Amino acid sequence: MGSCLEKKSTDIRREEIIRAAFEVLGEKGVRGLTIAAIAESAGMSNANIYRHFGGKDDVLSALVQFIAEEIMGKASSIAAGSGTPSAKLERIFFSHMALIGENPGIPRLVFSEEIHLGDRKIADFLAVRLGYYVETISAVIAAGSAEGEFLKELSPRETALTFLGMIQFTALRRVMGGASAEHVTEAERLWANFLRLIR
Amino acid sequence: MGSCLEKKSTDIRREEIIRAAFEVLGEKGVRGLTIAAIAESAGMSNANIYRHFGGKDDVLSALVQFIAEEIMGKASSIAAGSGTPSAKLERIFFSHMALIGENPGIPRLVFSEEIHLGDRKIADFLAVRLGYYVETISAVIAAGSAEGEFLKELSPRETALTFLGMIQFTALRRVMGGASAEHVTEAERLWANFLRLIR
DNA sequence: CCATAATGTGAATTTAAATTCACATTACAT
DNA sequence: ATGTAATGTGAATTTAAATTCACATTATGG
Repeated sequence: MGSCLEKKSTDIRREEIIRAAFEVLGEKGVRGLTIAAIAESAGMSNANIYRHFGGKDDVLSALVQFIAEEIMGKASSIAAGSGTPSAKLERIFFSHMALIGENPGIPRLVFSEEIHLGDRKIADFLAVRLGYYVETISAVIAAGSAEGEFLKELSPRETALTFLGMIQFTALRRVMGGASAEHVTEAERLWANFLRLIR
Repeated sequence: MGSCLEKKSTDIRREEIIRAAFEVLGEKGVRGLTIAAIAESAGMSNANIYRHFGGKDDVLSALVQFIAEEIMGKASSIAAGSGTPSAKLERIFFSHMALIGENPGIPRLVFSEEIHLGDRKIADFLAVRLGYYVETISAVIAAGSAEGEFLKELSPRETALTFLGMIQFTALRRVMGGASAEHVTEAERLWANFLRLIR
């Protein structure tokens, strides 16, 4: 028997597999992100994954690129768009927080040993992307400082790292089950406090 | 053959095994923290681990307690000691940063799925401990605020979360290989900036 | 139409890690 | 002294996951 699934081009299958992997990541975390789980979520056989990807590393690589494009790209577009620096920073903050609220698997993957200790290329790609992200936020903060919206004395880079740390730490506490308050409420409080700190 | 290793009491062996596990964690991360690696580092057979622990979860549990006692306890003792709130916060910051610099495996373990998705008891224990940690730092910040050393308007809890996020994010970037600057220099810059923000 | 390359599958195979087992040694209580 | 419970080991066994394989189906260019 070899006929349960419609045949589709590898382009389409790759896309489906990545989306399925993304699903699994959200539901079962990095640890549950197995070939079998991805195949099940995509509604196909294990072996078929290997028709369209070289192996698990290859799937992981594509997943990471997908996340980087779909997600990290959003901050860049907000930063490049119109609005005051503080409005931009606020939008970046809440969109990132919302993302984490919906899919804590993303930061888990980004900061997992699966990535760092796995394929070097993937780790490097992510490190570079994260570097861009930090720079993007630094630039927004520097602009706010220059326009007098934020404190003149703050150093953009370190403030950006603090900003991202705040988001990251929330994500991690959330996954740990140690975040008692509502995720959204927590985000609002953190933002209000951060805004007070920087201006 | 059953005679390569001196016999010792289980109390001593448990201690040795935990220290060995701690070593492995530092060198190979959570992923490399296998029974075989621990046994090798402790200079004993795999099977002997099972003489002194119920299984890997049991080892992990003891390791987490060890870390919580040895490490997280330090912040508490600094907080409880003498000095101004800002001096205390500074000491906590740099001791935590130094710790991470020497053993990035610690935050890796604390925030790993190995812990969160493994034995529920371990995850809960850690969540509770982390909660205490947040409270300890909140209290120092609140004291600083009250004494006029820090801004009156900042909310202690959210500022504490931001403080810890800054540390955590540094640790994660470091493990990713994306932290370009020297670890110590980075810590000093972050601290200088944070201090500017809160007062 | 039809050859064939691409797509798809269930059933091995491989690999790595946790765990158990059967047996060897030794501390130590009596 | 001695027997027995605790400690120690190498060699299975188990388990779970990635990967490969032999064979089935089907789209498609000619």
